[in-house]
Amino acid sequence: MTTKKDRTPGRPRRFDPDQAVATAQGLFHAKGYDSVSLAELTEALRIKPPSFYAAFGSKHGLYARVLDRYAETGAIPLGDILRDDRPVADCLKALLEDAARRYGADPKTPGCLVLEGSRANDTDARAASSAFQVAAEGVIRAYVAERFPEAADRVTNFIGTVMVGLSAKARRGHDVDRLLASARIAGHALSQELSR
Amino acid sequence: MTTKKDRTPGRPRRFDPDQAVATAQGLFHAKGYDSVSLAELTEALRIKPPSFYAAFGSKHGLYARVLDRYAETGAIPLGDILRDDRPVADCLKALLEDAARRYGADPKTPGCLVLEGSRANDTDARAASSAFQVAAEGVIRAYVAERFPEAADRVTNFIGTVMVGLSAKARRGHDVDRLLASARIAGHALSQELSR
DNA sequence: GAGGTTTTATAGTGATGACTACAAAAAAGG
DNA sequence: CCTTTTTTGTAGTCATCACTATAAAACCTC
Repeated sequence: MTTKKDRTPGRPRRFDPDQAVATAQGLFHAKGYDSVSLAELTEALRIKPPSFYAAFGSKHGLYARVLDRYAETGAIPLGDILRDDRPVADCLKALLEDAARRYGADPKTPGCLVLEGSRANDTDARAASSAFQVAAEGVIRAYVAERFPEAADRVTNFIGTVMVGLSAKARRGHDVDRLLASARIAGHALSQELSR
Repeated sequence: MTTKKDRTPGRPRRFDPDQAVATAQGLFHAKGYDSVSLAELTEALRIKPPSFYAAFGSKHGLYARVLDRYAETGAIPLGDILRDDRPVADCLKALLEDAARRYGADPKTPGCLVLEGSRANDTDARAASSAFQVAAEGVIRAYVAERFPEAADRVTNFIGTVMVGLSAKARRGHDVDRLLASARIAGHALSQELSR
């Protein structure tokens, strides 16, 4: 049903904006927001700057769409991992291990797009990425707080710290095995922290 | 003895290069290599670009001197912390806690200059910083390997992961208390990992 | 004070960053 | 066919980046 052949007046687009967002996601994930230039983007998308700006408004506009797409397709499915019918510590360990696997899965796009974007030099890109990061940490904190309200803050901070570290190490070329080993060691600490 | 009044021919310098390196260290640490422009540097140092290039050769040249200075004045004193007369796990915990305290000590210069520099967009700055990071991890690995050869690699990777995470969280504005809390949770995992 | 040496300030360089004015091209409706 | 609407490609804009050519200024030795 969602074919692009609607009956709209005007010259038709010669490219698919959704496909362009997917391509841009690969670039931003591989090189980071700052290191992807507009010239590089327009070349990869096979379009000229005016077409780019007509479709996305700005580099930030495209990045915002990339973040949305990442949240749907590439990010960690927190809702599936943080389960109410299993021990909290087990789920948090699963979270860290999922992160390790995801961050090291594709050497072309290592780490987490959101966490790395939160450290961009560009102020707007950093703010946009940080919003997703804050939201994710909020979900984790709420999940822990349900059964361990006293420990929720420090456990969430610890998880966030380890995940940022895993993403950074993935970017330095660490493979899944090494990331998983660190994730599991961190997991041991969680058992201890959440055992009354 | 090291006054700057040597009997050398030529017009005398109107600024102290060592003091300039110290000032630049503050700037690089506060904003990151990429975000400090030459215009900003020359303004902060109260010198013009030609004086800058005569003294340091390039922005990279100054950054190299800043890294050397940081290793001497601001970095974690690994030699003092990793002691042979105390349990390895205790010393590694002390290392993480020292990192937490250092990274959060001054809100103007949060995190670790070396670890953050290793994630710069500029290739040369990244390489120069990474050399220090690799060297530091080598010291840690050798220290652990002396008494726990089998665990040295994964423990060192874990420590490195947590330290990068602590530095990143410091940059996001986390205070010393929160950093210390995460460092201590990580420390629990180390006890477990190094208890035969 | 003349000649040699080094640092200084003025005023640039070329490359690259994100972004845009403009008019031709390609579709629809009348 | 003519008008309207939207996208396209050409060819720029201006700001900022790290860096530099040049010559005057400030010190030394002789």
